[in-house]
Amino acid sequence: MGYFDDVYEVVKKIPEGKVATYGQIARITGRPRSARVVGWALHVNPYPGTIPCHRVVNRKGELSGSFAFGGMESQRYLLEKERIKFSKEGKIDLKKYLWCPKAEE
DNA sequence: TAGATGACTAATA
DNA sequence: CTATTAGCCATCT
Repeated sequence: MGYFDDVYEVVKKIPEGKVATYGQIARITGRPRSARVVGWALHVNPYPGTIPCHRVVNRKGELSGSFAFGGMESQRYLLEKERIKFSKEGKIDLKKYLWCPKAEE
C-alpha cells in the first residue's frame, strides 16, 4: 500500500531506548508534510508485532492520545522498559531519546 | 465518485 | 505564546 510500507520500514528501524516523531518519519520517507499519513499508518497498525508504535510520539514528545495497542499505559510501560523516562506531564525528553537515523546510518 | 476524517507538522498572522 | 491554514494519503460513509 504505497506510502504505508515506507512508514513501516522506518518505524521498524527505530532502536530500543529511542523514540521518533511523526514528522521525522515523514521526512525520512520523503514526505515532510505527510505526518498525518504516518499517524494513520500506525493507527491501522497491520503488524503490531513488527511495528513498535510505542516508539512513535508527536512532536512534543508526548503520547498521541489514541493508542491502538491496549492503551497508553502499555505504551508508557514499554517505553519505561527501554530506559525511556517520562516527565511529570507524561512527556518524553526528546533531547535525549529522540532517534537520530542519520547517526544510525 | 465525491466529500469528510484522522495517532500530525510547519508556516503565517 | 495561541489561532488559523494548508499539505499529505489511505480509509470510511
